[in-house]
Amino acid sequence: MSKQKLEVIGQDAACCPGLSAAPLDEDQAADLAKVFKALGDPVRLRLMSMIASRGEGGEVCVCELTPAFELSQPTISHHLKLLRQAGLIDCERRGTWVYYWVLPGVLGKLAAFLTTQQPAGATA
Amino acid sequence: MSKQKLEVIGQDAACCPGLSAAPLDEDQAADLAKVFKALGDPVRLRLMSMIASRGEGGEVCVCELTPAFELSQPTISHHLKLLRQAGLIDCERRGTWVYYWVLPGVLGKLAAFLTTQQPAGATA
DNA sequence: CGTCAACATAGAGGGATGTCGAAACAAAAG
DNA sequence: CTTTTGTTTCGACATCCCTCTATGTTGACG
Repeated sequence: MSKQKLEVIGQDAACCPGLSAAPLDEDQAADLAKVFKALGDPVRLRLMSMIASRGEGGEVCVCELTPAFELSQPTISHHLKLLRQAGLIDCERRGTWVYYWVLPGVLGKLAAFLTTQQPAGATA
Repeated sequence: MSKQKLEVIGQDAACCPGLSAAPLDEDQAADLAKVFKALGDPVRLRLMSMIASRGEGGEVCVCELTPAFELSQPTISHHLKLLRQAGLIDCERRGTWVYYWVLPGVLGKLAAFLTTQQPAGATA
């Protein structure tokens, strides 16, 4: 059920040097931009929030997500697919329903990327 | 020099309840999505990184940013404008040159938004 | 005032993205 | 097997976005 994903955030410890640590090279920027781009849509951000609100190990059925929006079901499915391809969430089918959850540690690693400072004393 | 900005992140303490705290409503999601969308481009992410690497209070001249990309000068200016409208950076003209810096606390608040957990014991 | 350099803005073109309806797929139920 | 329900995929279309060239604005310097 989880086919093509990005493994930008979930590599070792802090993925990249950190946004403020040193200028990103093109490849790092391209990979990270995909994650931020996935969060750069109001619908996807609300979907992420609804799923993440379940806490660690929590799951949400698509049938609970869809009625929260005034959008067609294929559209919601499309946004969930993008979030999954960005490496933010994963899903599993159990019987008739499909459940989504936030990949553990992803949000923390993203936050760490944003806040990691430069090695101190490197104003250039 | 700083006209139209978003004040999503820089409100009080943690702007919104937090991504995992409770499902975002439409307005919150729309505002936050603009910030993530601004970071959802490789060029803008590199620009942010180059500026943020200067540390707290650090500045970068546009004349240093432009030659780092194989893009036209108006394109870089356009991306800087989007980052400024997202409330991530600000700029000031001094003589012939224009200097950009990261608005203080923005990255930390964004990170806090990503990691803030729900009130505990709220699996629904 | 005239000129030059740094940067911003305006407008256009081509590709990416969000949305939909229709159809395909999967699993359960009758 | 047929039907029903939940979900994804497909194809199309409108819109947005990244990039460019051309032009405007601002300040420094003779």
